[in-house]
Amino acid sequence: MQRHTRQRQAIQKVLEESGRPLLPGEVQVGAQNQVPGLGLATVYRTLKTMVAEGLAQIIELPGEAPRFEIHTAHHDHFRCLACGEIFELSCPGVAAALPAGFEIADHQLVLYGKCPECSGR
Amino acid sequence: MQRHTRQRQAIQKVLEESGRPLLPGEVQVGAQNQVPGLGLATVYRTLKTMVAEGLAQIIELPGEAPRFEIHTAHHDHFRCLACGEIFELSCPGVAAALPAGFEIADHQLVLYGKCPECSGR
DNA sequence: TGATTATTGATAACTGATTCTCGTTTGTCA
DNA sequence: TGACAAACGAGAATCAGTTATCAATAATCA
Repeated sequence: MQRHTRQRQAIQKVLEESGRPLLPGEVQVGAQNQVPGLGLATVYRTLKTMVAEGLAQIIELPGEAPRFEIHTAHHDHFRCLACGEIFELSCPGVAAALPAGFEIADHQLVLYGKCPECSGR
Repeated sequence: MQRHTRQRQAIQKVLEESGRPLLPGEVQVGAQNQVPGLGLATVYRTLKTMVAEGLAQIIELPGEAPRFEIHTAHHDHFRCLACGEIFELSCPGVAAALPAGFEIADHQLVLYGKCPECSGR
């Protein structure tokens, strides 16, 4: 059975309060405010469980390690080239919806689906 | 000085003829048609040199190892969820420009630039 | 052609991320 | 409270990708 531990609570809280996708190491640091000494293995274990439960989701940015965030509707991301921070963008009309002050220097769009050969059948 | 070797020629040719971003392992297999026994270290070394020279560029898709292709204008990518193949998309009006037969199931867009805090100064 | 030295191939080593192992701790339920 | 097993922490092990090492090869130039 599933147990209710301080560690899991702390990890979940960090994800909920950050509002952006976090690296496992960031989750660990954040959760250690509440549970000093919390181990990285526990972070990985808990994140994995949360993803399996549909509570969290994995966000993979090109060329970076996977990040984790609370599962929500699909949205895209903005990464600041200066400070490295990741921001969330609401999905439709991305560029138009970009809050004032953000400057776009580059983008990466990857579409996933089926190519003609694979969708044909 | 830079020397003109069969290995480098073969690697460059594979990239030029593939028309899509290749993994180092794929480059090796392709180039071995012309230079049997070509080593993976040579592939990495050569790719690195080509990127430094601006001849090639690195393409990173979320959650995957870096791929390499001949340096061209910016374009986006389409990855087939069935066969795993990566296709190139001309940049503007991506969805509209999507060739017939491609079915989009998901997408990932990452914008890069400066956040308000960093662009302000 | 011969000397020089960049380049190569094979493989060991490294790297960063992630998972496993195992002895210890601690929820949970009777 | 006490027994039991889930969860934990620390660190070793693993894994894929990449880089370093070094002796052998081969491109280049006198």
